[in-house]
Amino acid sequence: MSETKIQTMEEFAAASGISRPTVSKYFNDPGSVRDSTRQRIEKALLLFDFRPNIFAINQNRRSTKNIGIIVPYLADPFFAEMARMIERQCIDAGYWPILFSSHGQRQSEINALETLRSLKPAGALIAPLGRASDLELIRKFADDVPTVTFDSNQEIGEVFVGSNNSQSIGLIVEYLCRTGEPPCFFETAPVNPNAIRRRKAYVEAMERLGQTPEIIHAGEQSWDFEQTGLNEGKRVIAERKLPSNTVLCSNDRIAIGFLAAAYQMGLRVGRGPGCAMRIAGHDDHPWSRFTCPPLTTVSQDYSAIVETSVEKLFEIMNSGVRKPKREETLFDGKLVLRESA
Amino acid sequence: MSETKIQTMEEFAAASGISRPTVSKYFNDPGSVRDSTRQRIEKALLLFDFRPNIFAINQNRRSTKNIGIIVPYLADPFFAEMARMIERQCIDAGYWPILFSSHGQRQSEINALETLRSLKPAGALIAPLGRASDLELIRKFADDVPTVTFDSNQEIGEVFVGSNNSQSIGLIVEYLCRTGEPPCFFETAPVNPNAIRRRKAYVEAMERLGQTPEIIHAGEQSWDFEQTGLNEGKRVIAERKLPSNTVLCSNDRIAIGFLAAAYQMGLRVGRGPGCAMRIAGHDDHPWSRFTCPPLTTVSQDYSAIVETSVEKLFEIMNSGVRKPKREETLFDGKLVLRESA
DNA sequence: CAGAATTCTTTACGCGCGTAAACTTTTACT
DNA sequence: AGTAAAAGTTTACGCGCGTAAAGAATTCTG
Repeated sequence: MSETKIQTMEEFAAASGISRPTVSKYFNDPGSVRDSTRQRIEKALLLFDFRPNIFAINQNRRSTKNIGIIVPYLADPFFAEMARMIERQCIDAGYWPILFSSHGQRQSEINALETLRSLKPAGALIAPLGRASDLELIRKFADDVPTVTFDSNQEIGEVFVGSNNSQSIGLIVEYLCRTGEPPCFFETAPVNPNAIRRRKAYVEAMERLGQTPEIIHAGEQSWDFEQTGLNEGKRVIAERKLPSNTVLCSNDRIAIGFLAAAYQMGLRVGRGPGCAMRIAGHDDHPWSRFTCPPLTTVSQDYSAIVETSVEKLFEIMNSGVRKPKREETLFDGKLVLRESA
Repeated sequence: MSETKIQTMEEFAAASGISRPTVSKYFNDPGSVRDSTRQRIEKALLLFDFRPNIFAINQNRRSTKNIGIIVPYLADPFFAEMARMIERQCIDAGYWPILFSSHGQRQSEINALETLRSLKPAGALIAPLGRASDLELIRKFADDVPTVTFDSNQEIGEVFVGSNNSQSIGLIVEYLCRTGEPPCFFETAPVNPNAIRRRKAYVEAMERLGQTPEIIHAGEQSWDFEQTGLNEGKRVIAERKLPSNTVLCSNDRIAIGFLAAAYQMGLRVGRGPGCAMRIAGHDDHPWSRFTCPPLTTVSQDYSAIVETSVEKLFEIMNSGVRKPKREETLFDGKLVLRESA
């Protein structure tokens, strides 16, 4: 490994015996040069481990290889995990993923969008905050940059990929009704359309089954779901406001808070004898297998959502044309039976 | 808001009636121009909302305003939260934070370092993976780029900021001994120096108190702490290998797994009568208040660690000289009493 | 083997901005 | 008011690369 200080493509081209434009071509797409020249370049690459200046590249390329990823709340392992999978897939496809978190805050999302814009990305994958989003801003962004939205369906951009909340909620409502008292639905102030769709799906499923839907709406709009679930859960239990001994929570993080509330109020949760109540969630959150008792829930198909999102994005990016009609892809959830319900 | 398409600084300078070099000066440091000119520029900024091309800026600046952040595992809310705080502080100081996660994997950390390097950052804040790290690579990186390491002390770079494990473990060991059976120490294969230091601190604290240290070492090296805590916890409990009814876990995530294990094995956890065992953790992890029962633990001073890390980094960056001696700043933990111990 | 098709080399320009130097204008202060 | 210091303007260059055009070299046809 020679330690010659190759700094520019000019120098590298000279050292490898290939002209600079050809070397440039190689870095843009190694397959675009003849086999023999590619081998010569790669041999030189081993000797000097040169990397083109990323800023100069992006300044001159018509379109960068940057792909922006914006998730609403990175401290939620659900999104962290999705972000990780998206990153990997982008890298594998030769792109340069850049990750932003909105930290649950409107202003952070706006900042992320602006920063991302200045990176002149080739495309973007955005999971909007939801209620707190500046929808017009995101829409304008999506007008200029090929964009796929996921997780939270906000009628933005050409493509949305997410979960079939209607199906998945239907699944668990049916299960809960079949195996015990029909569930009531516990939600915090809905931060995004998923929450609203799930409530709607709950009502429809209950009515389909000839049951009376009961909704407990509690807490303020916040991404601190566990805390809200805990506080409001304790309150509801203390005030004996629970219309059913079975509680379906709008998502797993709320359910985790509710489980803690039940525990702290001395209620045993589970479906066995001696249990005072059942609690179920939605998402199959990474933590849900470690709760006490482990949480019964419906899984979201993370990897399918991610894979499809990225594929669709590449489609838009490569086609160059706008889709005439907005496209939605929804994946079904699967029942995950654990002990809490 | 005129929608004139101002694209370059040249155009913007013309529109604002200021020369381009002065405008450039303004964007580098708004305080470096006269008040009156700054106001004229900012007035124009409102009209045209122009932003300098980030690639052109970084290509020409001697040193960029980029600051790299590498955390070992972003799906851990502990790191997600730290990353968020670091980002904020960098932005407030006029820098451009770029976040990477090593995803618990050696290769991801290496990739992050290489990518970061090509971004020619002004500085970097790195929480190394630990055992899995390519230490030589990080060291070489730190030789070239002003670097502060945090969380995991690997003898890298000029400055480390982290927790005083010796003090914090001492604190909880003393508490546990004072209020019940002396604790045994439960750990998974140590992924980083913190784990090792904590074990050592446990042994020292126990000996100081005249007790016999008992260490349960279980599981493989992995960042999937909860799962390991659960699996190994169940095994240890089933095999009756617990030397004490009080278990101090190496960190909260392991403790969360162990709590689940105890629950699934039918052991009631807590310090009250009727409880079979006590479980304590370390870190005051965001989730630890939602476990059943809520987890007794020692807090790490997140925000102090973050603030100091960033401050020290700015010091190094601005001083321009290497510190003659490696500097370590450690923060004390505080006892967080909840119900699990 | 000739001719066509590819691929490479040479040459040149420009991206948008940082930065330096020389000069001019504005401000601060005696 | 006069003068020095500070801040602005003008001019010019270069960063490292993408990219285009024209010509030379190579490889692919039949």
